[in-house]
Amino acid sequence: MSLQDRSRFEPAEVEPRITAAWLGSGLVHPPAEGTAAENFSMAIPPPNVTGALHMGHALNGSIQDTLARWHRMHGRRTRWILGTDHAGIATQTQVEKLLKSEGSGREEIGREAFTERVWEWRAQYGGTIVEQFKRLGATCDFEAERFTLDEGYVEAVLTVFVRLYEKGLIYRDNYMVNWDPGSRSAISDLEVEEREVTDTLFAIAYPLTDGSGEVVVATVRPETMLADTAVAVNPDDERYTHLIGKSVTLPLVGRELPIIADEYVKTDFGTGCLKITPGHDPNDFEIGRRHGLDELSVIGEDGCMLPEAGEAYAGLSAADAQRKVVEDLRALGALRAEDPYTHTVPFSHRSGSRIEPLVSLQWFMRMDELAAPARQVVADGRVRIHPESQRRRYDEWLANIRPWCISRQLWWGHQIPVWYRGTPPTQETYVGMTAPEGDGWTRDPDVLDTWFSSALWPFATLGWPRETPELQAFYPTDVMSTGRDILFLWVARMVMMGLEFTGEVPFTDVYNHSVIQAPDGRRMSKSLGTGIDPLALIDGGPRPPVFAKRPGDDPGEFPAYGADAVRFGLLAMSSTQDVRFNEEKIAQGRALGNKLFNATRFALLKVEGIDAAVLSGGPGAEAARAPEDRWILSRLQAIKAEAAQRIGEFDFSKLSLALYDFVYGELCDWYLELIKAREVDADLAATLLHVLRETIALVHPVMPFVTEDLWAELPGHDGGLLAEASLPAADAALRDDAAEAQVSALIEAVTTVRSWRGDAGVAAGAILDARLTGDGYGETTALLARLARLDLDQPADAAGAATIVIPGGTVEILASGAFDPSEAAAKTEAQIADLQKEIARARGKLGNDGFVAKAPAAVVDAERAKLERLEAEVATLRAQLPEGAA
RNA sequence: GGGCGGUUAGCUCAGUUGGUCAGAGCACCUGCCUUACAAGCAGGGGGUCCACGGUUCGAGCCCGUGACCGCCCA
Repeated sequence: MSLQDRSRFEPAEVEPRITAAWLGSGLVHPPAEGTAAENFSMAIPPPNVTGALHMGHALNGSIQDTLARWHRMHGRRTRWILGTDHAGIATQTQVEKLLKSEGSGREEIGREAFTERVWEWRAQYGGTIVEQFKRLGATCDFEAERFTLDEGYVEAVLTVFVRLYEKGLIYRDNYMVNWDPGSRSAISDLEVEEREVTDTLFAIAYPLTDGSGEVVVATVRPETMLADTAVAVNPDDERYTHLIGKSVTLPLVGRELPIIADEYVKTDFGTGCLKITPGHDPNDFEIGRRHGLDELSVIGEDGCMLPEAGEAYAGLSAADAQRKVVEDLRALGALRAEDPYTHTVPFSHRSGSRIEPLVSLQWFMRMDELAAPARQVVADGRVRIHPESQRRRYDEWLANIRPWCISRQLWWGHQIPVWYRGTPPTQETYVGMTAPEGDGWTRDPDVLDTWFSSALWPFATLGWPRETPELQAFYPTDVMSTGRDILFLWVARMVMMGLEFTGEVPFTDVYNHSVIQAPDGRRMSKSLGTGIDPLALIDGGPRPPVFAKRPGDDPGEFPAYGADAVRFGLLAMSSTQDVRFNEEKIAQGRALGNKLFNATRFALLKVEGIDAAVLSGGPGAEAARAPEDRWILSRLQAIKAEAAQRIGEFDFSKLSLALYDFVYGELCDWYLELIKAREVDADLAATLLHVLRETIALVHPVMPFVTEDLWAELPGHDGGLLAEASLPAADAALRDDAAEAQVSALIEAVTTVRSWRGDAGVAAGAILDARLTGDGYGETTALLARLARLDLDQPADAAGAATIVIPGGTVEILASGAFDPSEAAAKTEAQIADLQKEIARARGKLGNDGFVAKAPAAVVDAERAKLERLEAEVATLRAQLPEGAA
């Protein structure tokens, strides 16, 4: 349909066609040529293969695509590396659920069949999010999608494991891990969520072995006492110093426990005596290692008590064991108090189960050696973190880094490349890329933490460890854009691995984008009902309940805003680290798209009949430019420069709002209105089309669909895609301060007269007889007359009835029935009152000796000039009022 | 407990190095189908810039203390 047959931009009609054009053009998959320094590349934080597009993806996708398109349009070969993450636990959980619904389970079908099923599941559902990115207009490299378990990637992961093992950084050890009884696996610290829980704090008396008394310890987990191996007090706690080195007898068990001193113990918590259970508490574990204590285990991986807990408790769940221990202690008379106690407790982010800290045999990776260079590259600026305030978080995390437990008791993932033969005392271990020769070898059943493989993302996706052309052309990448929550989880580990294995930083800029909260300020989450589906914004759909004005009200439906509007809105919203979702910003984006659409319609109507070659040859001849032409060309350079600056600063909010302000506040509200009555010659037409073309190109990275659609309608269009076009940088030669001043004054004059008309009761369409006095309006008088609806062609001696002060002069309105003199006088009086206030303020300042003496001379002079101007203005306004007024 | 961000108009947010910075969008009121756009145009009302104290000739902005909201870490 032709542009002129439509009066609004309809995204749903246009988006599929344009998406197909982009993806069919090959622009997302540039050849692997040139150097990484010349090219622009960026790896997507690989979305979870089980995932669906949420607000965070939509925002980050908008950011990355804006960057990709911007750099592509500025002549850089641009590759936005796409792929998904195999997401060990999340995916395995999905498939286990599926099996359960079929009355089966992973144990029943065995590892091989299970893995098979996960691959099938992935083939069926794993592409969802990638397809959804297309809806956003994202120009990721859909032609070279990667997966963290595909063949080349496995090679990279195994290579890294083997090399780190050989270097001694990867080792196997008994260590305290976050055991998730729900998924029956160790999970990382970062997959643990702290929740506030009210438990009971039990006070238990432990008698001193020598019979000289007792100590009372406080605990929320009395059942773990069965694994106690010490009691600790603070060395500075005078109440207990005399006990250090003595021992207590553990009730119910009878074991003798030493009383030790450790700084960790807080003197003001509970009784100041702490029972130490190295096998079941992470802090106690650390204390235990410091003091060489035994690490006893009484709770197993299934969350039930082990035989080591004693006959009375073995086999009970931890909760049942707790009840029985408390009962038995009470019977013994050892229970001194039970009080409700609210504290934070770790839960698995994966399964929701309460974490059971356990000591278990796991694979670990020593991080301190890798952390030091990763800190260094940020410290010396080789990797820049935006906003800079996040640098400290990064550094502190790395400074306090601890060994990373990299093994997971799962079936879905990179199986650890370690084989064993024989039994422990004489067990042989083989570590290598492939199974060892000989019989009797068994492979370690565990898989690697998913983040182990994701940490290699920026280079493993480009073919590492092979020296591929892709690696040559696109590594190191330029930008990593992520949410703050994975600055450690991911970004820091990528930096470490990148430096270790490629010798280079994996990217030069890390951008931490905003977190968009629900409209009520809570976190956006599916389970809270506060999540917003980006596709519901694009296509229209029910609003989540959180949008209801009052609970229970019908929140209605989102209109189909289209992808451009969603992109614009999300970018515009994301100003600080946490922002509330703001539907108005999406609507603002839709309005902007529609505005551009109609501005283009208008421009094309104006230039009808002008030769296409003229219209695509840049602005009209300099000599033929009217002030408003020089003004808009100058303003266009300003917005181009600002956009480049904002991109460089990663300030996408200011970028998008600045584009809005230019299109609305300068191009459409003023330039198009200013030229409306002009006869269109070749020069004007060329200038108009030039400005329009560059504006469309400038907005393209943020709003690709509408701009691509309009681009194809511009005269002289050669059939090429805007996405592949180039946008020249701002041209300083087109900046024109004089024209800017001239047109600013005109705009202010028009606005002032319009405001006066409103207050003086002038009918909207009425043309007022008026006389213009003032400097600088020579070329713009006719424009002022037209836009302010004045007839300025009046005899010089006609009597003025009202005076409007405009920059550099006045507009005198002649007497007529078109305005109400009393309303006009009231307006004038109100103006005078306002001016008097400002005059008083200026006089106050200038009357202050301190100000005159200490403020810079320029500021004082400006204040004097302002005062003079205000006084002159008041005098002018007063002159028109009846005697005695104001 | 530590770190970070926030508190400015009814709502969501801008306000660079302290001096025409009190702004925008939406909402609201008034008037307009003015030869692109009613998802539009023109105009208008509306704010003790969280509180207190300090620095300064001058503070929304700098410093201190406190309150509240959110996120992260322990």
